[in-house]
This record gives sequence, structure tokens and C-alpha cells, in this order.
Amino acid sequence: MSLPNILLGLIKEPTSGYEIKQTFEQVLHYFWNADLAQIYPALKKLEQQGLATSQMAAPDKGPPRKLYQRTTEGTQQLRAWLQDGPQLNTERLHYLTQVFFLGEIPSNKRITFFERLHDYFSQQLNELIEVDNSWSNDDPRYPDNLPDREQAMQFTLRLGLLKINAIVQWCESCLKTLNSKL
Amino acid sequence: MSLPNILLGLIKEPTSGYEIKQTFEQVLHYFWNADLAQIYPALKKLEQQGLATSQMAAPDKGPPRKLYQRTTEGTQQLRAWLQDGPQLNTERLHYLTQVFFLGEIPSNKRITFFERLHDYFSQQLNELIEVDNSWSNDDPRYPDNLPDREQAMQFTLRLGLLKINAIVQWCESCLKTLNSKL
DNA sequence: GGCCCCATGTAATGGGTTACATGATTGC
DNA sequence: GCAATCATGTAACCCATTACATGGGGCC
Repeated sequence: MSLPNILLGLIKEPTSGYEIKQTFEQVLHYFWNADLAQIYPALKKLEQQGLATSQMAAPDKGPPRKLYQRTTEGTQQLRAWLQDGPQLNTERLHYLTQVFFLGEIPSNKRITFFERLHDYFSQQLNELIEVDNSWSNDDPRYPDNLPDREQAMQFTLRLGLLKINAIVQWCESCLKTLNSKL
Repeated sequence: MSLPNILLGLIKEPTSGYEIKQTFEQVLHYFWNADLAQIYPALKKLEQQGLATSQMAAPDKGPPRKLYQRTTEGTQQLRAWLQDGPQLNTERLHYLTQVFFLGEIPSNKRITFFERLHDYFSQQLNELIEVDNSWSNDDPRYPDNLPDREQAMQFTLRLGLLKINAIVQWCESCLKTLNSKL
């Protein structure tokens, strides 16, 4: 049930499906992803439900784009979703289910597994630190006096930094335990 | 693709679908969940693929149970999944997508949202601390000298403690920021 | 000419949730 | 007698992924 609401959140201003996909890839992919093959039908459905309207835009260069924008009912639906409180207990962490059964493979393979996890999350942490730094340099109101929309986005970044930092530490702690038994 | 492998991990010893569901509810639900309506057909499919065998058990009390156990091929499949490395970039955090758009609702509603998050994760943290403590009391080898299977499970608990602690701190930090602007 | 990017879509398949259906036993 | 728990399943629906299809423009 989240995708339609995420799309409503993204189409405050007229926006194309293709543009939305890029926002997923650049920003939201840390905690959500959606494919174009999902986005286009979902936008169409929002329009059929009266939660969004669309108009064609034919720019000078490039192919025509279909721009969607949410209606008043769309905004109401979005707010209802948010005011209904957090949607919890829906996490699916593939890599953790793997860790749970990691005793099934030999010790050296377990170490390789955690080294891969460590590499992946270290890089993600560096990316987020980079975003944090450049935002901090660009806006003197950062991080505690941002306007509402930016503040909400900054909250998600703030969690990313804390959480991924914890995951990197966890990888190092597990690697230490595994290596101490060789 | 994870569920069949998780089931293979759980049916090292003969186990019923109902029992597996309880393991999900008691242990794995922190990072994965599956319904009985998913588990029963998935077990049947494993049997059809030759990755598991089943036998009926008719105990003195209670209804008959169908016990599944993985075959050698099933074990090979499980190990292949683990040795293939971690499955990454598949997270879907519903509540974070909500936070991302939280600027759409008034400030007092935002505070309520974070208070709910804080309550939920604080309770989950307490549960995990409880598990950690009692395990520590029951086994002198805890946490660094456990046998392979238990060590792997302990690794998932270790991440839970670090990560949920980070989330609780995040909630407090965001609430502080939100309250400072009232 | 061939490849990548922009831009929109459909079709087939697989994974997951909700609702429905059955029947025995345990506890109040 | 009734509700809850044990135990197994099917059917319908919705959500997500992969593959396929189309067509213009820029670049080498």
C-alpha cells in the first residue's frame, strides 16, 4: 500500500514517471525502490481514482512527457496515510536471514560474507556522509532549522547515518569474533 | 527468492509448517515474516523439487502433523544461497517513506508520529535486551565462543541491539528538533 | 551504423496477503 | 456449550520483477 502514497508525495508539482524513477534512484533507494514498470501503471491508477491529473508536455528537445500532479483528494489521501501513524513490522532483511543460517557454511566463507557486507555498507556510509557535509555547507539552517519539507528529508538522512554506522560496527564486531576462532 | 531458502534452513530436523510459523513469530519476525498460507505451499514445492521429504506424524494428543526435512540436495541449495554472498539493496522501510513526506502534516501530528515510533522501538529494544541477558546467563560461552549455529543466530541479535538502539536515539533526536520549534 | 539516453508503456510470472474452509482438542 | 488453540490447506487478489515493445535524439 505504500507505493501509491509515495507517488502522491512526489507529485506535488507536475512530474513525469521518468523523473520519479530518477528520484528513487538518487534519493529514496536507501529505503525504497520502484521500477518504471510499476510506476507508470500506478500513476495511471491514481488518475483513474481522481487522486491525480495528467497533462502532456512537449518540450523543444526530447520526447513528449506525461506530467502528473496530485489533486486535493490526492493530498487528503496522502495526509490520511501519514496521520494514520507509522506502518511497522513490515521489514524484510534478506541478508539477515542469510546470517541467521551462516553456521551452515565453513568459517572462511562466513568471513567472506561479512567482508562483503562491510564493503557495501561502508560505501553507503561514505555516500551519506558526503550528502550530509555538502548539505551542511550549502545551508546555514542545517540541520535543526530547515523548513518543514527539508526537515522531514533530513530526518531520513539522520537515521541513515546512525543506522548504517551501527551496521558497519556490527560487521567489524562479527569479523573480530570470527577471526579470533581461526 | 528468500523464503524457500529460509524454510530449508529451518527443516534440518523434521519440522511441521505450524512449528515453522511459530519460529517466525518468536524469532525471525524481527527481520522476516511469513504466513501459513505462504508456508504450506512453499513446503510442498520444496518436496516436489526434491529438496525436502515429508512424513506424517500422528501423536497421541492433537491432530496429525506433516513433518518436512531437507534432503542432501536441499542442504546443497541452502549452502549455495549462502555462499553466493549477501542479498543487498532490497530493503523496504515503510515508515521511512512516511517520514520523508512528514512535512505534509502539522507539527503536532509529526511529534505524535515520532512518539509512536519511539514507543514501538523502545519496546523492541527491551525485548532484545531481555533475550541477550537470559542467553548470557544460561551459557558461559556467550557471546564469543558459541558453536557455529548459535553464533550465527547471536550475530543477528547483536545487530538488532545495535540497530534498534540507533533507531531509538534517532527518534529522540528528531523529537528534540521538533519540540525546539514549538 | 551502432550504442546509449530519453520517455512511455504492456505481458507474463512470481511473491505475499486476505479470506475462506475443515476438523479435532483443550480450557472455562 | 463456546471460544481458543492446534493443524492443514485452497482461492482470489494485489504487489513486484523481468522481459518485451516502441520510437526519437545525441554521440562516436
